[in-house]
Parts: sequence; C-alpha cells; structure tokens
Amino acid sequence: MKEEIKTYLKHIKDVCPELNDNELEKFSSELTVEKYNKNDFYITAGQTQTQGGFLISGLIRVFHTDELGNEKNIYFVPENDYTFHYASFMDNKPSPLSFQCLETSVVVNFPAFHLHKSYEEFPKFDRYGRLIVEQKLKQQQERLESFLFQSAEQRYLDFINQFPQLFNRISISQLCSYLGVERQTLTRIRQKLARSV
Amino acid sequence: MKEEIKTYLKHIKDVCPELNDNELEKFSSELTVEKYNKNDFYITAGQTQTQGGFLISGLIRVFHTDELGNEKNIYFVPENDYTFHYASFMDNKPSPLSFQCLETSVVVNFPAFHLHKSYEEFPKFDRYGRLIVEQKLKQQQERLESFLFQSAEQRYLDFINQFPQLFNRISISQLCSYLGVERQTLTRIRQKLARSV
DNA sequence: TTAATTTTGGCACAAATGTGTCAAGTAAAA
DNA sequence: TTTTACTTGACACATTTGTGCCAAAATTAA
Repeated sequence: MKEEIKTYLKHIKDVCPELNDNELEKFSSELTVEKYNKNDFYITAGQTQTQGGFLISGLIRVFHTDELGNEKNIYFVPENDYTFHYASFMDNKPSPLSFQCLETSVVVNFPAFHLHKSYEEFPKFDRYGRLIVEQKLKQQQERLESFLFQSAEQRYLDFINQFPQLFNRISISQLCSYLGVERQTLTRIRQKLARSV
Repeated sequence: MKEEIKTYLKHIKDVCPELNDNELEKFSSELTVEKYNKNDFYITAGQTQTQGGFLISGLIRVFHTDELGNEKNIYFVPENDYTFHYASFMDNKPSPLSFQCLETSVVVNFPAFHLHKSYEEFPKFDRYGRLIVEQKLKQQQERLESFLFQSAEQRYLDFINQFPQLFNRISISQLCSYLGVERQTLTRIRQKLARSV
C-alpha cells in the first residue's frame, strides 16, 4: 500500500478509532494518489467534483472569481486536510470556487459515490463523517465570528498564530483577500505592527 | 406527549428516517419544554451549557459583547433550529456568545450528556448528527463566503431573500451588526435601494 | 391615556479603506 | 546569465464607512 494512503487511513483512524482495520482496508481499495504541479488547478469553478481529495503534502488556495475577473482567496488547504468545497461536494453540485496549487501537491482521491456507499456499508463511517464535519464547523464558525467582531489587524495576528507553518509560504498579495482587506491595507497593518515592536 | 416534543421528534425523523420510533421514544424521555419571555436570556456569555435546545417558536438573537460593552449580533435563531453555540456545546466549554429572546420563545431542552449517550446507544444517531452538522456547515460556509466576496448591500438583499419570515421581526439596529456594518451604513444602503426602485 | 424608551433617518466631520500607479526588489524562467 | 514575471512598499486621491449627535416617529410600559 502506498505511503500516502497509509497516511490518510491513519488520519481516519485517529479521528474515529471505532472504524476497524477491515473496514478501512475495504475503503482504501478505491483510493488513488495523484500529484499536481505548482499552479495546476485541482478544481476549476463551475466544475462538479466527481471525486473528493485529502491533501497529503503541498498547499492549495481556494478562490472566488467575480464578474470582472478579480480573484479572492477564501480558504487555504494545508497538509492533512480535505480539499473540496463541502457544500457543493456533498450535494453533487458545481463548485463555486476554484482550487489551485500554490506548491507541488500530493492528494489522495476517492470517488464521491464511494463515500456515500461507505456511509451505507460501514455504520461507523457516519461517526467519522460527523466528527470531521463538526471540526470543520468549528473552524468555520471561528472564522466567521472573527469577521464579525475582530479587526483586520487581529485577524492577521490570529492567522500567524493559527497557521505558523503557512505564514511563510503565502505571499501578502495572496493573503490579503483571505483576511478580507486590500493589499494596501494589509501593508498598513504590517507597518503599524512593525513600528509598535 | 407534549405538542412541542412531537414537533421536535418530527423534525428529527424528517432529517433522518433511519431512526425508528422506538429510539425516538427513548430519546424523548429526557426532553423538557420551557417557555422564555421576551428579553430573557437563554444563555449568558461565559456560561457553560448543561443542556441544548431546539427552538419551537419565537426568535433568539445571539450576540457578542466586547470589552467596551458593545454588542454585536452574530446569528439569529429562527423557529425549528437549534439554539446553542455548536463549538462550545460540543466541547462542553463556556459559550463566548449570549442568547437573548427577541420574542416570547418556546424551547425543547435536553441534557448535553443525553446527546452523547444517544450517540453511543442508537447507532443511527450519528447519521442524524452528521446530517444536521452538514446543514449547519453549509449555512456557515455560505455566510462566511458572503462576507468575503459580497458587498454589505448584497448581504442585506440576501438576508431579506433568505429569511423573509424574520425580516419584519428584526429591527435595523439589531440587523446591522449581523450584516457587519454600522447602523448608519445600513441606513445608507436602504436609502440607495429605495431610490433605485 | 401619558410617560418613558427605543428606533429610525439625517447631518457633519473624522477616520479608515479602496483605487490606481510607480519603481525597487525578488524570484522564476529562458 | 539575461529576461520576464511577480511581489512589495509607497504615494496621492477618491470613496466609503464610522462616530457622535439630534429630533421625529414608533413602540412599550406605567
């Protein structure tokens, strides 16, 4: 079995020990490992994902493109995280966002129907799903709340704290839209912080 | 069995028909129905919820209070929705947000441990949990994304569209912080929209 | 009913943010 | 190496948003 698949199965087992090795073994039969180069698109907006993916190594930016062609980053996918748009993937609808590799990336892919089948075949898979989605919900909730009652400066500081391993790999121009400000504003924030050190 | 509890069980069954009536019956044994008056607090920030609740009728605002005592609304809980802060409830941690009734409200309550017990006793409960959390995640995701790539004006229009039943029950001053703008700005948006009709 | 409170729209001014542009510096590609 | 592309900090200016205040209207409580 490929190393990447082992890593993925280990993640599942860590989250939900109730799943036994036999079930994981069966689940793994449909997994494939794929490598993407820097700047490759994992998903292009408008596309419906026929497969889901778990990022083993690399970094992916998830962005939205408006009518004028302006891009805004909504998420970054770090190592050991799922790389799909939950809402559209679960409903089998086109993704409103594009996924592009900022670095060479290795992904474990699985067909969407295989996930649904697993929910039916392996009762404890529902638990794994629940736990993962609960994690995601918490993250999402925190991020939303940070937009509602924190300043851009605080969000910037939080980002550095929360993703120290990403901070040096993402440029200012990529980061600013994730924080919800223009590049100029992020520059001002950094200047202000630098002065106050 | 009280009407409110029947309403709640019906909601569960609608979301997850795999749960049988016997299981629901057992689950219902720990449910209580409580009424709250307008302006009553369902949860005060800092409190750890020992029970979760499902709002049968009424309307609850969920808000954050900053160091200066300024309040900002983060969510509104409409009828037939859960009234707790997922992240803190699931981890049994103090809620960072306060829940206050904007209208007389009737809630079906259940002890937190009862939920966890149900996950162990009734295997299909995990599925119900997964489906609910998936729903929440989708809503949360949409809301976050609206902050990242939509204008306040668009968010206002979306709110009217998405919650027509709430629109007339929430004042401008309560709504503005939910949309992430000051009251004056929301007034300006409304003026602009009124002119363009 | 009257009195008290809350909500709303409006105004003026201050502060923050966005827009567009430029040049130096850095990194990547030929 | 040279060339190209991208990133960054800086500037000026326009626009948007926030703040504080007021008075009219609406709502709620006495």
